[in-house]
Amino acid sequence: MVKTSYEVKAKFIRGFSDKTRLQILESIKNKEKTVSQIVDDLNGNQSNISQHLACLKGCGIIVSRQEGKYIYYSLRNAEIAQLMDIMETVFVQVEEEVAACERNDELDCCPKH
Amino acid sequence: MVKTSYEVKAKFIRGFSDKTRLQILESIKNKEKTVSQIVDDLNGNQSNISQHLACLKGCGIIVSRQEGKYIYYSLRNAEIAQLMDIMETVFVQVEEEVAACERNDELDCCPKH
DNA sequence: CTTATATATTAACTTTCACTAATATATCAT
DNA sequence: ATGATATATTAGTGAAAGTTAATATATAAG
Repeated sequence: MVKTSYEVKAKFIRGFSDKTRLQILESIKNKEKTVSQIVDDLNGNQSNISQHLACLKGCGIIVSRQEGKYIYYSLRNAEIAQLMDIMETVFVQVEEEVAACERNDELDCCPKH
Repeated sequence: MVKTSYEVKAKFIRGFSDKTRLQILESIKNKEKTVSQIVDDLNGNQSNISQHLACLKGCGIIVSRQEGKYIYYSLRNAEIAQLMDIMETVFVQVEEEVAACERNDELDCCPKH
């Protein structure tokens, strides 16, 4: 079965849509790290982190390289870091807009959900 | 229970991580549309589209306004459109990189997943 | 060669999500 | 008021995704 472009793109973005994966990405954003360093950073569990790393790698967001018994993970390229920055900026902006709306009953921008 | 910032951010991004929602966003990117216009555009079903619209609205990605019996949906602001553009750019770039890797066994950038 | 360490994988379980069908609500036209 | 149209909501179902615990694999160190 052939995947539509939208499906593949959705899968790529889904890589960014989990709190643990966001933390992993933040953790390796500026410097490659080994799995155990990441596990320590996030105070997470090894199996769980490994699986999220596999997910991120499968989405094309991160890459890995082996050095002896260690495996270093890093962002695939600089554009991923840029995308993360922009996501953050837009997200914060939306948060502020929504918060502002909560004091204004006339606007319809704060659905329960 | 208090949500961490990462959880909220993950939820925001999850808005973009579904093929139907990506299509909806593309459909209203340049011009607000009513639900039925979107349903026609995507050849989708009304209930399904309505639910995805509620999701996008709940994520803060789109807003709505009512005009008679019609409800128009549009992107929350211009920055969302920008973010969409950048996601697309980075996605295409990753796709190309990964495709290129498939011809190079030495690189570890094409996990099955 | 044996043990320890680093990482990946598997299996079981639970939760979340997307889809459909049916029904409800609201507005418009007659 | 009645019927038609536009949209939302609810309930049910199946599939996907996240978590944990246990196990497997690979490399390094003694």
